[in-house]
Amino acid sequence: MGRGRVQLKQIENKTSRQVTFSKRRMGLRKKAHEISVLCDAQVALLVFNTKGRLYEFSSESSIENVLERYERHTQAVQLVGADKEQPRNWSSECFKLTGRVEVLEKSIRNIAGHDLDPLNLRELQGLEHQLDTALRRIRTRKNTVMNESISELQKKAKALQEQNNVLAKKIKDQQKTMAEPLHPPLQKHLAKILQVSTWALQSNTRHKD
Amino acid sequence: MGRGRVQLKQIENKTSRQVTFSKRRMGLRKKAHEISVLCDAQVALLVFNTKGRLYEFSSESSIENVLERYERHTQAVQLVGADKEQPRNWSSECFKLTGRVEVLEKSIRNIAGHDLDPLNLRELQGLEHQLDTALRRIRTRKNTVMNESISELQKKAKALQEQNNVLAKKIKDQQKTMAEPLHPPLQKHLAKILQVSTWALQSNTRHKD
DNA sequence: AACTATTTATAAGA
DNA sequence: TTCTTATAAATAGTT
Repeated sequence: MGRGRVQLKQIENKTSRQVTFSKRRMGLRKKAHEISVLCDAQVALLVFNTKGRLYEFSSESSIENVLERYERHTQAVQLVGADKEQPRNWSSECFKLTGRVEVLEKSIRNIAGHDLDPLNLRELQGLEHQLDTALRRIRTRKNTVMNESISELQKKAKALQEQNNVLAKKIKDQQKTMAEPLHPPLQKHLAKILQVSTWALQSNTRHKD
Repeated sequence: MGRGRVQLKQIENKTSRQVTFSKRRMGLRKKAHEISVLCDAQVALLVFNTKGRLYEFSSESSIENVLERYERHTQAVQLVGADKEQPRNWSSECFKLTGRVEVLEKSIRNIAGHDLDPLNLRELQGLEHQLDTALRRIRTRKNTVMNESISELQKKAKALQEQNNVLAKKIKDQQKTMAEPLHPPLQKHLAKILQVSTWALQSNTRHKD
């Protein structure tokens, strides 16, 4: 925006860098103010120059208000990353990436059926068709999963049933063994135990009612 | 910077406010990035829209770095030229961002009904429900748009019909004027033209069938 | 989303 | 620095 096109890299000449900084800082500040008024947005802008001097702007009475809101808003996930000896174009890479993230988030919101107002009829129909197809795919997959799950459960049930049969047979065999006559004194003793436990059971049942 | 001068006050129309917000947010972000590169400045920009959605930009690996610096700056007097560079771990920021992009892209693919194999039944049902809701929203919005479009077309058609009536009336008046006797040689000439064009029209019609 | 007529920002010069 | 001015860039309204 001036007499010549400008390369996006640090301005070598110290003086003109200083001048540009001052001018652009004012421009940035003005634009921040404008968007806050025009679009009812809350804005905070922090700028440190090379020497560490701070220039700030806030649409609110205090910039702290906005920063506090940011703290509340952010649920930042801290990831560990250590390397910092990478080339300088990380910066532009990040710039691109944050842009991409924004675009993707917008798509997701659209696909979720939000923020549809800016879309025209053609776009809406495209979205509808896309979702319709997706829904059919998902339902197909869901049915597959459910059928798999059902047949697996049936198999399990069958296995358990077989196991049950085996166990039942074992119990029967044991009972047959126990049905053989006992040594008389032991027989007497067991009869006594049976009598006592029966009495206790009846007593308990009455108590419960 | 546009078709008309703009008053510095909240834009009334909701849609155009949203559009302007989006455009200017991008502009602001770009300028913030530019000043940081051109003038070697550290910038943090926070923007909340009316609904409380956050858009942020930072020249640094993390906006937190700038905010922390701000905290330090407000707490203590800065020594002139004292602090050298902060740990600029751009790459960790890129790492985070690429991770986020991956997650978002995966979500989008899932929502589009692809790569569903790793999802379990519960997740599939959640997805189904989400898409079902979204589809209903989109269809509602589509109907609204279509209805708007229809009524607008009806209005247009009505206006055109009225215009037609006016034109038809004009033609009638002209014909009345032309019905007055012409100069005989001109009359003869026109009759010839009429004959030729009628023949051409019939020929053309036959050709089309 | 693209376009374009304008306004606005600003680079360079004074 | 500040003012001016030519020009690049942003963007409001439109399609």
